[in-house]
Amino acid sequence: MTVVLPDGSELDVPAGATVEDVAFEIGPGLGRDTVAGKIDGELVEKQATVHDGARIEIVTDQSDEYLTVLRHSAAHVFAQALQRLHPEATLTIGPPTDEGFYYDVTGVDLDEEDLAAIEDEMDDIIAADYDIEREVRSREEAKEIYADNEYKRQILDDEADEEEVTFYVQDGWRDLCQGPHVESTGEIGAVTLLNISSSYWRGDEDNDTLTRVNGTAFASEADLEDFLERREEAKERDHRKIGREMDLFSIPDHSPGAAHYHPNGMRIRRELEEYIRTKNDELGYEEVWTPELNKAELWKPTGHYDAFKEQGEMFAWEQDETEYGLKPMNCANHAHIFADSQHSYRDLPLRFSEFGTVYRNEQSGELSGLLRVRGLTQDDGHAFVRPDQIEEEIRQTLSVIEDIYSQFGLEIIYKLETKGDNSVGSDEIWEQATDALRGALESEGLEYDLEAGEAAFYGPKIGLDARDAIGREWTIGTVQADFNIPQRLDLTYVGEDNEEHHPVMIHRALLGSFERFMGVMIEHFKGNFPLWLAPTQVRVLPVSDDTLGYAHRVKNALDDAGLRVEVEDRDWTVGRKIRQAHDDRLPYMVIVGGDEEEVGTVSVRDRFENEASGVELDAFVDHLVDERDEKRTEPDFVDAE
RNA sequence: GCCGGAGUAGCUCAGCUGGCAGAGCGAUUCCUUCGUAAGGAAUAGGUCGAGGGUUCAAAUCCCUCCUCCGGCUCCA
Repeated sequence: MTVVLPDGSELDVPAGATVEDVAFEIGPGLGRDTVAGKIDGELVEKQATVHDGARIEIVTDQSDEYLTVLRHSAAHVFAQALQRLHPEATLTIGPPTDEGFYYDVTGVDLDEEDLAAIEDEMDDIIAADYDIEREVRSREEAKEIYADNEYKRQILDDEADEEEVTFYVQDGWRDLCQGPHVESTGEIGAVTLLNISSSYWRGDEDNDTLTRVNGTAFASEADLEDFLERREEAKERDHRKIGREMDLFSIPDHSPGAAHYHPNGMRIRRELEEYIRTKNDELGYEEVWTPELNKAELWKPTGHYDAFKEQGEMFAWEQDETEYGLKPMNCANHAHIFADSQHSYRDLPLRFSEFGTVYRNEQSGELSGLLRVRGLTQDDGHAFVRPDQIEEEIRQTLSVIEDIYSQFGLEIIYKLETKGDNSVGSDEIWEQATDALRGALESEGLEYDLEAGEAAFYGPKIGLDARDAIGREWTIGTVQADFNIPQRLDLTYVGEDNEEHHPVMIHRALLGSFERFMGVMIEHFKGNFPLWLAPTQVRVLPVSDDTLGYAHRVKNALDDAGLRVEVEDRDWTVGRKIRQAHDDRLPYMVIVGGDEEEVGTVSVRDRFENEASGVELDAFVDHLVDERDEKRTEPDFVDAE
């Protein structure tokens, strides 16, 4: 039979050949170095047999995947160390992850002090350099081994069609495992345990609660140190830290999950709002406003009541014998505006936008700075379209969102999320809606991840995710196709055929919410906002109080151009004023002293420490206006000089 | 909501084997009027997250709650 190698070439191998056999066919050196392999992209142990036509990659200690293999072995070392110290611990699963590994265990209470002892034990196991050996046993034998471990038995039951299963054994300790692993524990150069948390068996909160220990491992101590250093550096990007330093926002203890925008933060938000207004205008949206407070009955026919209230995610209460609630989404109100008048097919698409403030009772453990809050304002919008307009509407929206994100230089992960368990509407409708989203993604040439079962309750969703400083993904923009709510509310337009038809609702948010987007922006720019977004764009620093008057005249000239400018009038040395302006992340500072006042010029310094002296004020103002209006990302006046 | 960690001055943090609440930065006042990343001095500033308990005595030990951080689940 034939297998395909990464370079596209084909290799004939005997039937029943393993990955390792393939490696030896390629060359004896490679054969000896083989740690594991990939069959059709999936990481497998080197003993795995290949099938005809398989795409084969050989994993050695030089491969990117080697770290994954190493970390899987580190998870085993952790589990062995844990059971040496706590024989009562029951093991469940312990896979490698992108950043390291975890092991979910139960039957043992752990806190951080235990971790240090376990790490010491792990170091001993690594130092002993035990061989890691593969062991094949029958499924029945395995079930006997795990007579008192229901979790491992469940895993074995999932493999019901397999006669034999594999264990990996080191120093007489064994774990049910498909591999692959490194040859011996000594190959793990450096390991550390990072935290303890709880998790759910098979990720389902209805199942048992387990204890998860997260850790990571590297081939060398130096690599681990780099990793820990990068983590420390990421903290410097944290929007909560920068938000405090720049006085952008606060989330006081009395308002969990509800951000208070300070003047500096509100300056940024206003710029974002105005930017989105122009985009909504371009897309043909009419701005509306709808109330936060409504009777709960508003959300019963749409399905929101069931989806949010029943999950405890909606703020609702009884008042004067009537149930009221705060809106968790804007769709129902927008649908009401649509329903309030008659529409002809000629009127469609009809588009409403709103900076709609919604409230959701997110679980307390989920709140995270501006990235996950309970009160948020979405740059929401709903387009009511005819079936023949769906795909074009989605494509056009996606195209604008792409423009916006590239404006900011944001890297985006596209996701297509499909029908989940608690959805409303028929499968046919969902398929139609999902096809429309997929078609738009593909016609825009966008790569996306398919996330099955993750959609909104009323329709499938394209999610646009950004990463935060520590690598977590957060959905910002979204485009959703909804055939359900228009039917449920009996929204209609009169067609060319003089019959009533249901429109389709396209739900979309370009930035997502101002809260989350601001959080992402702060971390993306590390607080060094482009001129157009910077809370203060220019600070004028008089060399001494003697030039305070001239400093104010310079400020007035910048004010007149609509720039956000302030004068540093504190009784400080110039060096101190410059230091402070850098700490405050000012894009530009202007330094004026007797020399400048005499000839009517200024000295300019930007956040990169670039300097220009003898600058004509008009030229500087003209440049700033252009830089702002073109939304350029970095200050470039001094470069341009 | 669950597991682990944390909450002391505006900020960052020390003190926590129980015995008079501390530092640096910032703020205020005074001196200094300064040319490209911190001038000097003095002063003010705290219900030690909240409530309860143990004790002669609690920031420190115990309990309950609140909030935050990391992870799980969930999501814009």
